Amino acid sequence: MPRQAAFHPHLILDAASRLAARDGPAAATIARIAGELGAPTGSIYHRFPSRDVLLGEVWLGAAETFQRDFGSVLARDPVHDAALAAAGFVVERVRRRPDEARLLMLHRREDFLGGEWPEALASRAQALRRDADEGLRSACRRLCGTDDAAAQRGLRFAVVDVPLAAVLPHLRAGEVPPPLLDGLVIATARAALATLPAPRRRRRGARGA
Amino acid sequence: MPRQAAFHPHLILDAASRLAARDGPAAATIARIAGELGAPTGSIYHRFPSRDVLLGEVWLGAAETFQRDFGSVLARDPVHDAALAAAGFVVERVRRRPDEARLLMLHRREDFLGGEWPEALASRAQALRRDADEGLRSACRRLCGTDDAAAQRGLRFAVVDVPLAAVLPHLRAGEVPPPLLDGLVIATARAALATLPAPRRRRRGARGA
DNA sequence: ATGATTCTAGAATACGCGTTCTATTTGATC
DNA sequence: GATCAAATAGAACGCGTATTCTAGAATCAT
Repeated sequence: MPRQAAFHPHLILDAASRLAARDGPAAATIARIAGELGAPTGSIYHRFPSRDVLLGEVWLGAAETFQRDFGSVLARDPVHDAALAAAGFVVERVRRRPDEARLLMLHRREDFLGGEWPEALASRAQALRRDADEGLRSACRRLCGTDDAAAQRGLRFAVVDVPLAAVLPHLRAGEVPPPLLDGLVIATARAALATLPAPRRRRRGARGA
Repeated sequence: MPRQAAFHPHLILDAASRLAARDGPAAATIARIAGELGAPTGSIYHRFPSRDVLLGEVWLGAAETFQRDFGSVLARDPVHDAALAAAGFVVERVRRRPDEARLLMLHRREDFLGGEWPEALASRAQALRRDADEGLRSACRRLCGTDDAAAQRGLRFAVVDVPLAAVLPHLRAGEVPPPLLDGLVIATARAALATLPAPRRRRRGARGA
């Protein structure tokens, strides 16, 4: 092998993540990422074919990690408890990993990538979408007996939109979400779930994990 | 008077609003705004001292209009009904004025202005902030008998964050919020309000408008 | 008609960006 | 030690941006 690499892709991704989490993805320019590492701009391009791929990987990495953990909560039994736990999970996650949360919740995918997914990441992005979609559909079927659009929308509102809404102002202000929020989110999520159609009431714990 | 103006400030603001609502504030460049009007870029600078002031005025105008209407709903009596109406107002407002909604809800103030408020707009921005803050505090005192941080946070969650969360996915997709959403928002807002401290229960309609 | 004034018109400037290009250095292998 | 592939190093390029500058056109008061 010819020469040891001074700037591992991992370091570059870290620097880009840090900048994007602190000042937004637009602030993660090639020049600034390189500056953060003390590297010349050219070195970045030895590791990543373009800024789109680099920032796409930053977003995708964070999103995959979050989705894995969120999905595993939502997959639990019984599903009604799982949904409430998933809503609560979002709030707690923001406390535990504020950087990840700022990346994913304060900005949109388009802020990282401009246009379409680059070839290299397209299949990972598709798998992530499918994973998230299937996790929600599955919970929806278990909870309502159907995964029609209205039921999915309601469930998504309860487990994603509501906790997100609760957490956003604090994320923007750079604060830790206050303890008050957990009860608020659980109560509202429960109310949202109550509006969903429940097919046949099943006995509590009948299929408990 | 020397020469009639071909490009009134009003036309320029309209073009900028249209671009910002459709493609985001970053897409509202001076060149594109001028192009939309068939004007040279220089003419924009006869009306507005900088892009920051122009886009700031776009945001501020939309925000002031929204706040005026939202505030008047929240100011009604009895306050509990007013809060629920305010939550519902947000959803309906998105249907009635999708462009305004996209400006205010899909983007942040910083996406319009980069840094600080320009001198020319600072006092309007401050008045808007105070107006919004005082509207919420007032409703909070009427509802809970206190405007401490926790009560304010809960009320804000019910009347702002929850409807915003419900509406955001549809705004992003460029769809009209479905009718399903109104019930969902009212139900969850009611649940959020129920978690707030209620000082002494007052008789219904005791101070009705 | 003349002239002052305020606009349009659009080229010119300076800057930051992503990206590419041309060295130059490094270190394992022959 | 010579060789060579893979890395660093950083200047250079093309582009789009906000902004400024210079010129010309229009309109009202005189």
